[in-house]
Amino acid sequence: MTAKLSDVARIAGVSVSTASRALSHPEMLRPATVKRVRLAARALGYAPNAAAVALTTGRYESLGLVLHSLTNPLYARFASSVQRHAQEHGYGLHIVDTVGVDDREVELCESLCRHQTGGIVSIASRLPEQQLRMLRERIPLVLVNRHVSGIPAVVVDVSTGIARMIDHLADLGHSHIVYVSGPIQTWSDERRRRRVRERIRLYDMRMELIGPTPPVFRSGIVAAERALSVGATAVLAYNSLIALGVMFQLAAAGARVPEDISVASGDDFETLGVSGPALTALRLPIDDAGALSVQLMLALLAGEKPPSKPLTIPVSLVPRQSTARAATASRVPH
Amino acid sequence: MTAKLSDVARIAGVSVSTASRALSHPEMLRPATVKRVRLAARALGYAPNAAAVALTTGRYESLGLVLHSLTNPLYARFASSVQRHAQEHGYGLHIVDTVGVDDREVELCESLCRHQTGGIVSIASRLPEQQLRMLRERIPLVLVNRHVSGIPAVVVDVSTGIARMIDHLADLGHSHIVYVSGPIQTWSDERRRRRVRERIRLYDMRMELIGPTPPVFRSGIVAAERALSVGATAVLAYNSLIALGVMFQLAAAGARVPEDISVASGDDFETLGVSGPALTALRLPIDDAGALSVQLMLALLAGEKPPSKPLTIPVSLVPRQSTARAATASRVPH
DNA sequence: TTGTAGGCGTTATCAT
DNA sequence: ATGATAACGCCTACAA
Repeated sequence: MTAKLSDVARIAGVSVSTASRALSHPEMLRPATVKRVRLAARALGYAPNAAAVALTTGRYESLGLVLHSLTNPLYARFASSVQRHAQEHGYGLHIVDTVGVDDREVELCESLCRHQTGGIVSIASRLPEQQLRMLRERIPLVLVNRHVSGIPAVVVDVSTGIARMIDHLADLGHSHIVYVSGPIQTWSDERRRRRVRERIRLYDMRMELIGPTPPVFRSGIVAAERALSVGATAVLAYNSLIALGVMFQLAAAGARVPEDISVASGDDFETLGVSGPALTALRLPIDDAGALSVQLMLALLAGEKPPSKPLTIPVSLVPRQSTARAATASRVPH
Repeated sequence: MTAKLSDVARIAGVSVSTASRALSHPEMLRPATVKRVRLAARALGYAPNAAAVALTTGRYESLGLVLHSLTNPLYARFASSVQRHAQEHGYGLHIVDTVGVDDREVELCESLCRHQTGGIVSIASRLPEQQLRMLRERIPLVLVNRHVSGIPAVVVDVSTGIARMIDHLADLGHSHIVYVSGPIQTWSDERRRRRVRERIRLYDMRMELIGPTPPVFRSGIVAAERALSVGATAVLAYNSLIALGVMFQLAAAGARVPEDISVASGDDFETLGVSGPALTALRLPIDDAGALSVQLMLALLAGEKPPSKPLTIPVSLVPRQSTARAATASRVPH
């Protein structure tokens, strides 16, 4: 068995309470005592029993993260970031993958609650507001890319980024684009679409909407074919994987990027810019989002009042070589 | 606050012990009593306090998963699978992302140990055997894609798959290939390389080794350029993302697949086969690997003797259109 | 079949 | 500054 506090106390020749204090409130003790206890602890390889700590303090040293699928690179990155930052603050992370099934989401949150979890971070939740509010009653909750008034939230402002992207395309004279929307009907997806439509109208562009689609290479292939067949001059893809699929299919069909058609991506993950067809893309500071979510959660746990407005993380447009002035006539290569 | 067992007992008009038994050992009680307790529990929304349970039983209802990076699609998928299967058995999952830093791996395992974790599943660990053995002393451990004698393990037999892949290429008359090895120096990576070299020698092929490389699109681009410049007739890529990069760059350079050059992938994740450049690939039953790991871990926790041999999961070769008979002369398109 | 009581490892409230 | 002791919520001999 592993050493317990009483062992440490015995070795150090003090009582358990002193040992406990030496480890968590050293300032209350004489330095010499603290040192003795620490030494003993190290010697025995003592590590506090998390269950016991949780039981007495009522505080858990771990957070829960709920997401739709680790298969989506965006969520995977977010998870990785949250994990790292939680770790840095001494928290473990319980990850839960709903596999895109909303019903599971409820039940899994429940399960997280009754497990050893101090709070839940939920990204792109599709649960109805009511349900989220109820959850919030029972456990500290931070929403990411979803906003429900009264619940602390972090939002990566992709929709503004997308708007910028359309401005960018408009500036370049594009008037007919294909937009590949992404995987699922989430709050942020809705928001994005609305923004896109609004922007399209503003510039009096024509748009073909493709989606919802899984965020995979293949969706890009389909989108490229569509773009070529309808003669669009630009394709705007939800994520890198789709954008790469678009690029691929365009190359295969003999269309040149950006001379014949422009391509842009809604995220910048697969090292798009590094080589070859450097892709114009949105840079999403996912790592910041993770850090901020954790920070917000820790503040909640510390009893602080959360900001009433969602914390917004700006997204920047990185123009590269895949977008250029629209060809005068939209031409379909043969 | 949430209801506790004593509340349930009071409402049901029984003692705590009876309540406890009603919930965990119903067969010991009169059915009527069980029913009364269950009713009370439901009414109060009772859920056992995990910390208390862990403290008394010494058993934790959660597992730990250690991996290098959730950014790698393979690990992300594995994590997702383990999560799901653990969940199904009532276990939560603590995921830890070492970000590829081995030192963190040690320290993170430590942290998992002292956290609320019943056992650790570790995929592609790069820790020295000695360290893994020590870890195994302290906590139930299942290794995935790594084998250390005496520690239960699950191995996805990619190296045999790769060997098959080379057989396949040899059958098609290829004698000069580029092999993109993958991200990091892991046990399974070593194993794969050895297998590749052995096979290459067997067929008296020529091989250009590229790697280690990050498993991203860009690595594929580099590999394709290399293949074209050295006049190889086939490229074998560690994973789909790399393979897609290869396909892309080949298309951009005007090389036809498979007429001019063949391409194959070591995994089958980005829905390669569905469309366009249907890629010859290895099918890795990652979900099975996750299921098996969890199963093995549960067996360990139940005190069963683990099999001394690693459980091997076979990998199958899915031939599609990206591989074909080698061009008689390796030709460099201009 | 059911109730009583002790203990799991830690923290925190009292005294001293 | 330090030591005894009572929780925390649950499980499980042991008794009845």
